Amino acid sequence: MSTPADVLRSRDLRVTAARIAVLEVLDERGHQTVDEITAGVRDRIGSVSVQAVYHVLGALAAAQLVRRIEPAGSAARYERRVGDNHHHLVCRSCGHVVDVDCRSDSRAPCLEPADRAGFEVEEAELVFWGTCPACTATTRTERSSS
Amino acid sequence: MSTPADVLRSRDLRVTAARIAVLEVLDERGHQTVDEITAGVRDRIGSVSVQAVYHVLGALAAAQLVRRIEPAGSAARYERRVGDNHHHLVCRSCGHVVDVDCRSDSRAPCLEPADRAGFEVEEAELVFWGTCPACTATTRTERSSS
DNA sequence: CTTTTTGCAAATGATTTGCATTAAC
DNA sequence: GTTAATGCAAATCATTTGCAAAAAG
Repeated sequence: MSTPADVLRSRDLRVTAARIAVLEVLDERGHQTVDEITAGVRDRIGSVSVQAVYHVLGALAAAQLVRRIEPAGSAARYERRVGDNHHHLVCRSCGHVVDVDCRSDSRAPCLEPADRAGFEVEEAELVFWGTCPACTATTRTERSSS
Repeated sequence: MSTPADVLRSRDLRVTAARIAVLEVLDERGHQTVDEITAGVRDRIGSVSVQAVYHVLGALAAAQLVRRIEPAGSAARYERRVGDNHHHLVCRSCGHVVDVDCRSDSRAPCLEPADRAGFEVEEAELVFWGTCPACTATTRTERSSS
């Protein structure tokens, strides 16, 4: 298997404690915000500046090792799963994100624009907006107790 | 047909010069940023504060009269086409957005998550990322002249 | 005349940048 | 030893908010 250090070397990126820690944190859990990642990195290597985490994430994203997802409105989140065209369910209320695979097992028929208008299309991103179970429960409770 | 004023009245929104102007600007062209909309409104009614435009757009969006789209990274854009499940091609280089309809004429088969993970799904948003014709041309020119 | 909208200014919050220090190669 | 990564502080940018003045119903 490939350790975070191996992964970094394979992309000609310098191996630093911060980078290893960020990769480990994202291996453990996906869809994390910069603050969450920073907290996780601090648990591992003692301390990092938030700016360093931004730098690391920028470098890893440029090397295609992580993917940045930006649920409109809320802060950006990062994940390791990359290039496997999975999609996301995003909660409008709390920003919680979960992975979801496309229903069509083979090539998704509509992940191909009807008219590409001259664009060179690189990627299709599909986001399902809704309310997560926890927020649905909270809303119900509030309604019934009012 | 329904004028912007009629549209506002039909939603019990007060009819103001700023709101009419914003609707007109967005009828003329879609996918505009707040700055672009502000410029268009100023052309019509002389002057508005940017904050007023934010307020207006917020009110119109709450009334479902406009839709806010947020191509990750760049500033939000607004459009009038709403609830017709069309999608967007977004240029990674210049942020240019164009509308695109889904290839499937009927209900799009994959605009339905394989596993909704308990979410109450309200909306599916599909974004195609790529490079627009203009930016493709620029890149080619730069390459050949270097 | 009452309520909502507008304008102004200041606040916020995520992200970026410049520069000196430190660590990786 | 060179080059690139980190830490710190300050800057930036889109967006939001509080409050008084103006306009809509």
